[in-house]
Amino acid sequence: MTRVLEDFFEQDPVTCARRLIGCRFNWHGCVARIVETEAYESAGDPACHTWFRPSAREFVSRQQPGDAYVYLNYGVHWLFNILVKGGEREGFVLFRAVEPLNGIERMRERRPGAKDELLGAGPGRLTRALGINGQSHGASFLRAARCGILLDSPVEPLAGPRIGISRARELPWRFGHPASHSLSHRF
DNA sequence: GCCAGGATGTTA
DNA sequence: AACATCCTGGCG
Repeated sequence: MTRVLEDFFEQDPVTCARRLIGCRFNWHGCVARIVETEAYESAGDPACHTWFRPSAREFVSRQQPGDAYVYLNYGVHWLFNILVKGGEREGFVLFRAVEPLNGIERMRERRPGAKDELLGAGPGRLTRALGINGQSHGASFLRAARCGILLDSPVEPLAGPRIGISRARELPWRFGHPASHSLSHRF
């Protein structure tokens, strides 16, 4: 088990999104298995924020690979992405679902009433469970003492169309762990 | 299944 | 000012 460092996110977004399935995500001591991701590309992908938000294009050009891109969706839910840049293609990986491994008590406290299987079963649910919010936007967290990603054995993921978007629905850039019971939607 | 809630970046 | 949005929980 090796720690994922910045150069991991110099691969293209689809490669990163696939490879992160099954890996462990450590966020301030809470550890969770990544079971669902999506890839977004800054060039030619109408679903990516860079398509219609100058601030997102600015983020891609100014920030470093591996930096957190966190934004508020529908005025309610924080969504956690990681910047991918430096390779053939640039963009983001959206974290869509995780399964708790360590610190499940803290996640339960942050999501009162939620069943354990659903604690991190969605992009808004996982940020709530882990306590991620806009304060982490732009943060470089990969080398932090109590944060980071551990590269576990590769998993052959499920793949399908992305969720909740209105454009570029045909691209199969959503990936899921085949054995997980905490996916946000069926594949 | 449907729908409100709610903040933000962006355009008109 | 008004619009669309990488969602969720509650109620039917």
